[in-house]
Amino acid sequence: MDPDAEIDHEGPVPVFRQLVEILRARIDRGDWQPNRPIPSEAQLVQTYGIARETVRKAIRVLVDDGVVFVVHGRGTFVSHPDIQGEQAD
Amino acid sequence: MDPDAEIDHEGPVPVFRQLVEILRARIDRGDWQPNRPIPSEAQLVQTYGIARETVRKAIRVLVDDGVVFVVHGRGTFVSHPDIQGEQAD
DNA sequence: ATAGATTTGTTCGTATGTATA
DNA sequence: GTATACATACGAACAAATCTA
Repeated sequence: MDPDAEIDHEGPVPVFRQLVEILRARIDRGDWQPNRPIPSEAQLVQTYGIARETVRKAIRVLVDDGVVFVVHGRGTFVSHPDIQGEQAD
Repeated sequence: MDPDAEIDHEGPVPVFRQLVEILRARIDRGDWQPNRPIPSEAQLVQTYGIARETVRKAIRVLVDDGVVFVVHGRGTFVSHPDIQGEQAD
């Protein structure tokens, strides 16, 4: 997925799925380093012109995949690479 | 109605009607006291494995019947017993 | 220690599209 | 055509945790 892709509100792919792939691609590209925060929910809302609920839905997927972790009141951070893809069975 | 009944997706009774009766039974049984919140819409969605719209439809019926009242951003609360069954004609 | 701003967490409000009976 | 049900999406209000000044 192109990390610089824009959200397509018309197509069949849900907006939150698109955001998941965009953020994943940006993390892969190194936009944000491990243990560093990605943009806040409010910033992602602005950047991509989508609703907060949709941003949070995408982040929930990335958390489940171990790509990022969230800290209440602080932000959402890129996980350590050595931990990714090791959970679940 | 059995307050511990489960939703039947096959039968002829609409899901939201079933939920109305289940919640009514649970309130009658005292699962939640007057002025105390019942589970959130999201929790009811999870507990009963149904869609949010369906939960809201059921709650709307209970509100119309004066069994519960809703506060935006806070939750849905059990009405005072002394008020129930007094409205409408 | 207080106050305010930032950020995530939780909750209800509304609307649209799709599918099914 | 109508009613039911689900998924998605955007809005709005309030709460809790964190940080800064």
